[in-house]
Amino acid sequence: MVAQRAGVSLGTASNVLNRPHLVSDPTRARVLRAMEELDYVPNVGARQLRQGRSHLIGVLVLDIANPFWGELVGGAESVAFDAGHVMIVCNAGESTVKEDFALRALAEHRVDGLLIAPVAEDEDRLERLQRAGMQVVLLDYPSSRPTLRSVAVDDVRGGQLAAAHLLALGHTRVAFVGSTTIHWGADRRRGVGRAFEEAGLDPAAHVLEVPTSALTTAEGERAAEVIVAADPRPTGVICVNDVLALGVLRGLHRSQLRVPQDISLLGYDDVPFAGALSPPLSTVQQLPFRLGETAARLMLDAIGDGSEPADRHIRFEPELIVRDSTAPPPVAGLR
Amino acid sequence: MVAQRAGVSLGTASNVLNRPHLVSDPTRARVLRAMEELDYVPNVGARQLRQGRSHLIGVLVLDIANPFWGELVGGAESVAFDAGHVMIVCNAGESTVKEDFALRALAEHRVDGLLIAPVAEDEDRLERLQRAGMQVVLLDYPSSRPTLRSVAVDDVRGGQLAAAHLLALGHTRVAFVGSTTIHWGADRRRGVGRAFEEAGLDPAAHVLEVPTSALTTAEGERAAEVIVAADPRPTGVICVNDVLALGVLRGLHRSQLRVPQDISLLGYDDVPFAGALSPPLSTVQQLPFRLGETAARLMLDAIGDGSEPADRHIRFEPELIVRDSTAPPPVAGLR
DNA sequence: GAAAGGCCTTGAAACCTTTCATTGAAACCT
DNA sequence: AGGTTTCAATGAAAGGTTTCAAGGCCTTTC
Repeated sequence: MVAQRAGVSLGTASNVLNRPHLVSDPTRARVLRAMEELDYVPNVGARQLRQGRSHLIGVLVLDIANPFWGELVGGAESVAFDAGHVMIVCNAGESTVKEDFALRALAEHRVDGLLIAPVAEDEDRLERLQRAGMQVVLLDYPSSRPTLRSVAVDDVRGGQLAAAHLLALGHTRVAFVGSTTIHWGADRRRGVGRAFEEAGLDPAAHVLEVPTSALTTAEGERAAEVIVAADPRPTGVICVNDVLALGVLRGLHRSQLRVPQDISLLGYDDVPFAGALSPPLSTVQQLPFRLGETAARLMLDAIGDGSEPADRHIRFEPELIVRDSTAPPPVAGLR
Repeated sequence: MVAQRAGVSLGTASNVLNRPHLVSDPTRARVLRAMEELDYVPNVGARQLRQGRSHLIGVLVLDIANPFWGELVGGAESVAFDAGHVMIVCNAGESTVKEDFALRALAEHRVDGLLIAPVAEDEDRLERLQRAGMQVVLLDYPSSRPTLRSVAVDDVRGGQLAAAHLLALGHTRVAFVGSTTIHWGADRRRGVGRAFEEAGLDPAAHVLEVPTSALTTAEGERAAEVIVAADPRPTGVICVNDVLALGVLRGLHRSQLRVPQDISLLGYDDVPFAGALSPPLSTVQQLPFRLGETAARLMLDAIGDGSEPADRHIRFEPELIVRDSTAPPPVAGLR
């Protein structure tokens, strides 16, 4: 360390920063002044090497450019930063190989904790990582392993709320837009099915699955074409997230279909713009910012004192937000 | 390094990773197998200590939860990740003290490069950081210092485009919503003024400034109240970004004002949802994803070979996107 | 058959911290 | 006055990696 320009041993200089009470006032002042003069900036890498803490938190999400994940990351960032940690952000982009690369990179950086929205759902691997010293919190993934932690919203419930809403309005033929390869897609799909069963309808006959290859507006527009061309055409559409719903909405507009008069549309997430679409989008609320905050806190508790939270698996209840994009189906006779 | 379990010196083990050609095939295989068995993960901190590269890129933006910055960060992430770097993301949140903290944290982590949207516009400090070894690229900030690099969109031009559009429609009294304490706010404001001057109108008399304390929908709604109450009431509104415009739109709806029949509204950014608002929002396009990619590339070139780009300051031209939220002002006699 | 040259491998130094046992000096106690 | 405690400061070790000069052995060359 260059701060021996203060004429003091390097051990003392270190103490000035880490245990100030161990060093006398005059020396401390001298060292601080020297640091000032030399523009000294501690090297976190070296510190990590010695004491094993990197003060880094890894975040691995599907797509930071997606508002849902953006907000979630924002919530986590605010909590982590206040606690003196900074965040490394990686995108998995729904690809397991990117996820793999990113996980490796984060491990190499010896992050203290990992906030991950898993693509490949390899909980064993995550447990291994945790044993290797990085605390893992699963995002939006309802694990139940006692060793891991998680923060999620009950997606089955959310799907059920959405479908029940359409059923209550009188819809009996509904399209489900989105990938079900990711767990929460599958859960929401399952919730939809459950609602149909509870209404005494066979999901296989009444729900049209429209798979998408990505969660983008472009894919949503493509899905709209499929829906418009379907025979019989569904009277309601449930999208696995709002971005997709936005694309579907555009596609439906392009096909001259009016929402909700001709067809009802439900999103999922309640991103900030949902309430101001044309028409305002009915959707299922998730509050990602709060999810991020909660996850970060769970993680920091684990890193900090290793204290045990009341519950390692926090589950939020989704809430149906009814706006103007859903209405009773058109009366058949009038078409 | 624990990989001497392969019965080889640690220097050799290191060579396996960094200069594989220097080590014989059988030894290499043996070492690789040992790494496999021991679940070896290189420690980037230690490497950084030795060779001075952290393979970290710091990103400091206003608010990662804002779609504009989210996309920008997404673009940068994709480029950086492919080049083997990972990103540390911090929010400055329009606060210079947070920015200060974050800059310090990033310096402590010895990031190789810094992508920053400056709040406190202390270019001297950034130059100092760059001399200390971290390449700096300014985001959305049109610096002209030859030592720094920057990627920006011409904001004066953007403001001018927006105002000229409203003027051409016949509006002569316009509100400008947003903070002008940040440079790009001021630039857009200046562009608006310039357009009025070119039309032979005194900006001071024809532009109503509605300052906001943050770039949120809530502040936008508040601004809408101010506009509605103004006398004479402006017939057109230019917002400094789309999020704010979204808030204004909600506020105007709440006050029973129709857009664009009663009042025209222009946003700025063209975030993904802008085209699907009610009504579709006319706005000025910025393409943040491309901005992020470009910035990351500029930075990686600087880090990598230190090669000199054709131009250290890249300036994109904004583009006016006319949708349905702007129309001629209402005819006075009809009110 | 010895010297020279190539190819692999080794060992040590350096990077910057933190930690901890040790020392020195001063103050306190009996 | 001698011994003990306290407070400050020191010096060395350790942590995981890269780099580099030096060494060992084998092959080639004359």
